[in-house]
Amino acid sequence: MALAPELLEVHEEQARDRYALPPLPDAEKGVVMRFAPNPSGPLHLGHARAAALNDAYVRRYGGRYILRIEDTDAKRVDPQAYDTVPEDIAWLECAITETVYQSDRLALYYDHARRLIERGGAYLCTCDNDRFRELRQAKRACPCRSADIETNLAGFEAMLEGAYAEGEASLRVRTDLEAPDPALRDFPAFRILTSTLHPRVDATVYPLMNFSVAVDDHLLGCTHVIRGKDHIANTRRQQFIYDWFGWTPPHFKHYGRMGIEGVVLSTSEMRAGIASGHYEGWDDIRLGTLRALARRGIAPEAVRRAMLAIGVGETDIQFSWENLFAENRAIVDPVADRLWFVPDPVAVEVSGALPREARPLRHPGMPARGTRTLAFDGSVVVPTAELGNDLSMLRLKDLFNVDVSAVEDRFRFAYAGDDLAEARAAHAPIIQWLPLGETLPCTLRRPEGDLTGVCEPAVRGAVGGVVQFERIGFARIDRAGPEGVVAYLTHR
RNA sequence: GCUGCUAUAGUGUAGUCCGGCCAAUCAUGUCGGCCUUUCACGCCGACGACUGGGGUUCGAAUCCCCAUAGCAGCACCA
Repeated sequence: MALAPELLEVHEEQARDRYALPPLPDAEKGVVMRFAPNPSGPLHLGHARAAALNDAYVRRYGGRYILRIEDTDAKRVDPQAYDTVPEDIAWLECAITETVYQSDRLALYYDHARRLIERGGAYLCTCDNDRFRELRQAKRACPCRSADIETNLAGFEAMLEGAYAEGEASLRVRTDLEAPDPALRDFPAFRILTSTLHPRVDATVYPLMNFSVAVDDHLLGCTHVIRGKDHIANTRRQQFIYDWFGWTPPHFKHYGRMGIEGVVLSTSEMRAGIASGHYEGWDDIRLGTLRALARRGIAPEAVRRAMLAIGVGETDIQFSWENLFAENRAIVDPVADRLWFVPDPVAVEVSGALPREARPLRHPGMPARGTRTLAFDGSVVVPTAELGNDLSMLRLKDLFNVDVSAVEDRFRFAYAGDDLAEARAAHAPIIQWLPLGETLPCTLRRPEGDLTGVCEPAVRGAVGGVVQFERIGFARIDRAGPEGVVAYLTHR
């Protein structure tokens, strides 16, 4: 035990290098953080960054991790997302301690609106939108701004009771008309929405994001907020609300924008692509949703590690699949059984060899995991792409060497000994193969297109798991039915 | 346009606050080699960056100014 601390420290140091995040201020006694998605569809890699970063800090400092469903805009609520979002967050293995729905809290927001009005921090505005915009641009107050508290209180109640139609009135926060950023000047806190019904509540007046977020972050006791920098203007707006109420705001951190090569991260674009049939669904492997990653066989841990490696930098970044794949490969390589898949197979007769069994290892690094048995009895299938006119010898992996000859366009193999060294000396490719009679039809689906072929029967036992198709890449076995196997390429 | 933020290799990232120990870290990638009955894993090596220009200083990736580029916001969305 006397020697251990040093070693531990070294290990910790090394581990910290790539995944460690900068320390948070005032966090030593624990933190309360939240992940607050809009329930508009399944979660994607962009959400995963926010979810994983907050999760990592809560794990590090201890405390509470709130999943807050921000469903105050009925137009942007997809009822299915009430299920998919928690499912996705559970898949990501984030340590959520409680879940709240903003649509459950409307009374709370109304109550705080009244209190804000009483403090002179908000007023009911019935100005035309364009008109208000002009005034705001000119740093001038709109006529509604000068109404007294009683009038505003009454106006807000009237708004709640349905005296105004959608768009006719809003409650605005009194900020600073001289604010250099026009976005900060008297922004709206509540609006009326009657054209779209909310799937969970019967209401016509809804808080806007800046109001509900500030109230909730305070009421729920959030100590630190980590979100994308698209919220930086919102943070400034929310500061006005904290000031009006005399609340201490949480610590904010805004990370940079993240793009992902070759993928749309916009929920609405994905939805449109699915509707048009371009994508098969939310788990189409060309998508950046967590469901798509799961279907491909990416481990949640890999996603979290990749996000931690990126960190909380404010620089805009282009996320690369290579980095995610590398994280995943490290996780999956030690556990994935090695199995054979022969793409675009061609049957070849082998002359001069007696029937025998090949017993390839399930994992070359762990012989204890055992072998599978493939019974050679005269003919094999091999990948067509391996055969060529200039090829004279190859080795059927874990079986024996063969001489290759071609008559017309038909290839023939002739037994050429068992000696592995000979094959190496001849630079013979060592390839996967299958007995002609022991194959299962198999489709390997890839973002760039499907690969069809056959795989060994043992693949049936790996449904739902990730295997490595030797010399092809890692793949998740999606299903195995009478019609054959469907697998998804995870990555090479 | 206005308001603000950011700028390190193909990608991500450390270093920037408190200038010298940075001829710049780590990972990934690519290439080469070794190992290996996989083109996986592992090991070794190579490649590859401080956006540009000024300034301050004995000394700048680090501080200042300008330029350029990118991004965000300027919604009764989140």
